[in-house]
Amino acid sequence: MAINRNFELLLHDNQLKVTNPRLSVLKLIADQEAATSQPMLEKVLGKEVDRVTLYRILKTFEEKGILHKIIDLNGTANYAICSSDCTAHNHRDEHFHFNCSNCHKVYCMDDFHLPAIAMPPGFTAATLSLAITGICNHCNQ
Amino acid sequence: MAINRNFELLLHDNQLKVTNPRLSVLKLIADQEAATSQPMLEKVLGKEVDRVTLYRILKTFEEKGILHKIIDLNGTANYAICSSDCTAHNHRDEHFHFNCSNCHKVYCMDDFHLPAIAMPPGFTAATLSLAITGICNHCNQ
DNA sequence: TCTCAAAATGCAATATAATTGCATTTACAA
DNA sequence: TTGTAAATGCAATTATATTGCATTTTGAGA
Repeated sequence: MAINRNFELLLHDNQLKVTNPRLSVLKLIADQEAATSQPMLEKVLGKEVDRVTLYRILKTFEEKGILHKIIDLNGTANYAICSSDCTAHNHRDEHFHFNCSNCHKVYCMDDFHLPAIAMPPGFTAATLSLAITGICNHCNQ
Repeated sequence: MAINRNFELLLHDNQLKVTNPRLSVLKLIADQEAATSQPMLEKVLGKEVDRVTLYRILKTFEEKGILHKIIDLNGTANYAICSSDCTAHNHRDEHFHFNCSNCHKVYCMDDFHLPAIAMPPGFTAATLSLAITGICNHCNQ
């Protein structure tokens, strides 16, 4: 399967071994239009991947810059595939996230960039994260 | 004490009874320059206020629009006194929050307002929340 | 293809955090 | 002063996250 090959390459590139649990996690997250919540991952993968393994996979993926962890406004962790310019040492996360208050999905709005914000004196900004709540395009129609 | 009188009025105005645990929570949060994290509240109030009571107080305060709950980028809940134009039915929260990556404090930047953001088609925004990580003015010097 | 060490997994146990139920206490209106 | 609804605090439960370790698996090298 072509898409699996890509995941294998992705794992290889990050010095990670190719295992079924890891492929399952990547496949599931990549299939979603929105970021996938940790509870959802647990629920869907519950049968085939151990809870603890899932925690560890998400942790290493995040450390390697493969996945992107987004804490939504309820404090729930959500994961999305990092855009290609993310690496372990340089997370690009200046775009914003949209939390649908109806279906609770988290959308990464990669294409929309944030305007510059003036900081108060003494404060230096490193990363920006804009979360917007509202109704998504599916729930709106 | 003048400041306690204000808290009593605040509670009265919201049809809440004046109790020691509630006053302790309000006092502690009002004393902080930054928003106060739930773990910190637990730690400081642990002796005088039961854990469960603290949960319930924070919940009702948030529902009444007295406190403002901010989930930081680690998923930890932080609480700040709402500005006066917050009510139970109309939370004003268009300002942004600054997470210091050194001392982990969360600052509410009430005075800085967000520029308008254009939404993709089909998405309707209800609330905005901009979180910025960086170094705060205290840790910078 | 086979071998083997390092890596990854899965289970059990533990730790931490949040929620629920209920009996007791307290605030405050009448 | 009294009665009642609200609030508290304890115990028990549930949910969530972490740690330790034995077993399995991957994949580089023989």
